[in-house]
Amino acid sequence: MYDFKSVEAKWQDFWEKEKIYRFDFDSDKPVYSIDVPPRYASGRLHIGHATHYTHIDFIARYKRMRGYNVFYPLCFDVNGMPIEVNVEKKYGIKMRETDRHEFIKLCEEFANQNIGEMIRQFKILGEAMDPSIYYQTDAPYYRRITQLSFIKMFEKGLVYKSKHPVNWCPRCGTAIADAEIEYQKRKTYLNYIRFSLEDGGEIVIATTRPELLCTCQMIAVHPDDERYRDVVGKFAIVPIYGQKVKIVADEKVDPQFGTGAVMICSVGDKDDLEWIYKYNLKFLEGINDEGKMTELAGKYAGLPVSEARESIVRDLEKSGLLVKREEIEQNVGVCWRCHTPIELINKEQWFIKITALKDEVRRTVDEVNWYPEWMKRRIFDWIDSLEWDWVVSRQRYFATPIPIWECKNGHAFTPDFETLLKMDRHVDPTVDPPPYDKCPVCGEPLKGCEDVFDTWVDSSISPLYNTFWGRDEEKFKKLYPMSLRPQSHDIIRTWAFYTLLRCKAVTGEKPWEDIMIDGFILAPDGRPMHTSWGNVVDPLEIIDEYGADPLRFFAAKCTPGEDTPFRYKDVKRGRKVVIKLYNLGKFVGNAVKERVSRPDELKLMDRWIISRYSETVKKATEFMDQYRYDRALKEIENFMWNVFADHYVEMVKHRINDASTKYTLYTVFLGIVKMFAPFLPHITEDVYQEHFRKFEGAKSVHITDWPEPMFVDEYAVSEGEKIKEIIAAVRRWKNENRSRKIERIIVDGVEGNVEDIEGTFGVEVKKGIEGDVKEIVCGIQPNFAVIGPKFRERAKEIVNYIRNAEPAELWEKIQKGEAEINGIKITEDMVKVQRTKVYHEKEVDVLNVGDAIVLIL
RNA sequence: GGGCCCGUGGUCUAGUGGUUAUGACGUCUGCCUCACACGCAGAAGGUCCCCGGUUCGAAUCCGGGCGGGCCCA
Repeated sequence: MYDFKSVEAKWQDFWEKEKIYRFDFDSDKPVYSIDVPPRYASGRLHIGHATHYTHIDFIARYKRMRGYNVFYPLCFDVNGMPIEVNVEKKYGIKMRETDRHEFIKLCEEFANQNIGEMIRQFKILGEAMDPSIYYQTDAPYYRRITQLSFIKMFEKGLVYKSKHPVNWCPRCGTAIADAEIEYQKRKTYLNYIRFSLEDGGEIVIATTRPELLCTCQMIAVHPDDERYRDVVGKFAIVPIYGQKVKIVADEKVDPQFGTGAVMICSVGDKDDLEWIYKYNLKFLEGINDEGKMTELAGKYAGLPVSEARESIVRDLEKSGLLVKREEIEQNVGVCWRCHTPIELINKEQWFIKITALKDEVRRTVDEVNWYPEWMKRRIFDWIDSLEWDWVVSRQRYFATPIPIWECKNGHAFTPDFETLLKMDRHVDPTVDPPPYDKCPVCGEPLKGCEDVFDTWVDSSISPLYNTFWGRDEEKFKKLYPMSLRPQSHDIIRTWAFYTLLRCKAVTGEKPWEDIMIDGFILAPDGRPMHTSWGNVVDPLEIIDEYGADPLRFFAAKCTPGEDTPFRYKDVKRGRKVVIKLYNLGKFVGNAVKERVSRPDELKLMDRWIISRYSETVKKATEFMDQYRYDRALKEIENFMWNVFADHYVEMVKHRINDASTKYTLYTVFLGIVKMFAPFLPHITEDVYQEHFRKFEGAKSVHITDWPEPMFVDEYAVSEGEKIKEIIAAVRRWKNENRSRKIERIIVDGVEGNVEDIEGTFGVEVKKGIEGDVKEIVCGIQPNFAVIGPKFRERAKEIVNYIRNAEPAELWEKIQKGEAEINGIKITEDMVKVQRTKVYHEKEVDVLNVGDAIVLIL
């Protein structure tokens, strides 16, 4: 019995000890390099990670077997807020109240503990990453490359500092990128507020943000809105604050929403921002960076937004200015990390010009092969929708410092590219001295930047880090662009986009040849996994119960790019496949105990299975080259089980000592094991070590070559298929007639050698029936593929005629050339004929197998 | 509201302009056949979401609708 626990652990240790997975810098083999997603070091792997890395692993192992020198780094992403938040929680401290560098140290420690555990988990999943090309994004050697690549862009004038509205998380106290905003449906109130008009009368506006009345600068209505025809151009008085604001007509107003009159503030949301630019309004800051009202809010100054809102509504109500409140559902932009609603705040931030690079990135996208192809649409849509530049500064601690020093007049300097290149670490402007004693422009002292980079700035240079950009020109030339970026679809607009942008800007070339986009793993119920829904699947529990190979089998059943619910039945099926391979190994090992060589003549059924095998190898290879591991596995699995095991093995058991049999069993099964190796690395290694290594030599199946098709013998395929079917039919017959004994079999319509029929059933088989046999046509069907294109709209009458005719009669007419309908002659190629043969002796059983006939006596 | 993806037997799923739709799980029936009962051989089970259109022919292509998911506003 196959004991997966001990076997999997045994080979995992073996691979590690023997250093099976190594990139060889000195090799002449073609390089296949993978820009592996550095795993975020916040905790253990979940089933989505496990599946996603397994998909990458299929490709890495396959390419290795195809003769590539595979660059498949083990790597971790360590920077950023989630780790900061975890550290705050773990030690009960607050980042801003802790010494910067002490806090960073705690973050590093926390991350490194997690990394140890995650490496162990990659190992028990059977992932073949190469620990000799390891990196983590918080290491000084990595941060230095982040900074160097930033300096390159700085030098090109692609970096600027500006006061500009940014998405701001008041809780985290930092700017965040558009891509970091999540949208949540929340209940809120739509408040109807009465504004009096300057020259009498009133207008009721509807707003979800009454606390922003203090920054209200305008009221807008739709130009076609009859209700407001008379007030456009007039002025209204803002309640409480008393400022006079103009009423304008604007197409963007939705007359259906609220009263059809809205107030324009600075800055409630992006729409407000548009209007501010359009009407040239001022940036009034009603909310500060802690999420509290500013002095502009008068008596509400200092209150958090939500409290100010309630308070102002009460006051409006008291003074009769609140008409009503309606509960509505609203999509609120919240911080992806802490789910606090984000505010737009005008702040000094560092930006990278991305809007200026849109066209260039677009072209670069097109130079990369996208798998699946349609994912390209998503990045194009994203690029087209970009309106703002990329805010790269974050007011946090645990990330790469922005390598900039500034004087009070705003002259900014980075270290010299060449100087930083010679260092073995990054620079930290909060510690390191400035690159110049004083500002080279105005002579003022220089102060180091305290902001750090958005973590996408780190991760979007992974191809530059991996390929030794800036450090080793020769290696860079060999490795850049990388062969493959594997990643999931949720971060197309971030990781894929920023990487394309940065790498293109820095090197002038695309970062990779191919990109493979993966889907998500959903819970078994088809919904996303949530701890609170209780539908989370833990990969470690699956491995414990079924083993890593069956989990990997599930992974292989996912259609690339599609979201896939986790399916226990695929894991269970995987376990069966593993056991099937183990048992086939026992059978083949038992049959082949000595080295085999190819005999001069291969028997018919051996040529048949080798032909079928060759077809399988060809298809599987093509699918793997298209990153369709799911379809490749399907081919391999079907061949292994439904062709090789169920038919071939059964029909050669009687000639197990034959040289042709041994050679074929050995060769085909070895090929099967090799093709399964990327998917099921443990069982295939076990079978290989047990039954093949002594003959093959290579110390692991994972460093052997992927099989090549051998030959396809058309005659063997057609005759072999017939014989296979006959044997299957007789086996079926035996199953249903257990008490009967077969004495003799007569077959007709078979050309090939029938020795395997004889051998399988241990009886004499005679070819050809003498005497009373009659062939009859028992069915005749129209062949649409011929009739359709030839007769077009007249096809229907022909089809009807053929269908309604008596088969045997029609066939006779066709033979004589007499079959016709409405002047159209029906020929042989227009029909598909089913024949049967009838044997007139009653005491024998007759089986019809395709065109062949089998008599059992 | 926009883009993309999906909608196939009880469940999940592959695929596809040629009419007889793949496989798994589950169910049922035989069989412990000398690699495997985690097996072998069978069986039942489907308006391929709906409505139009293109076509000789659509589950497949096009349009619209409905439902679900992801991403974005």
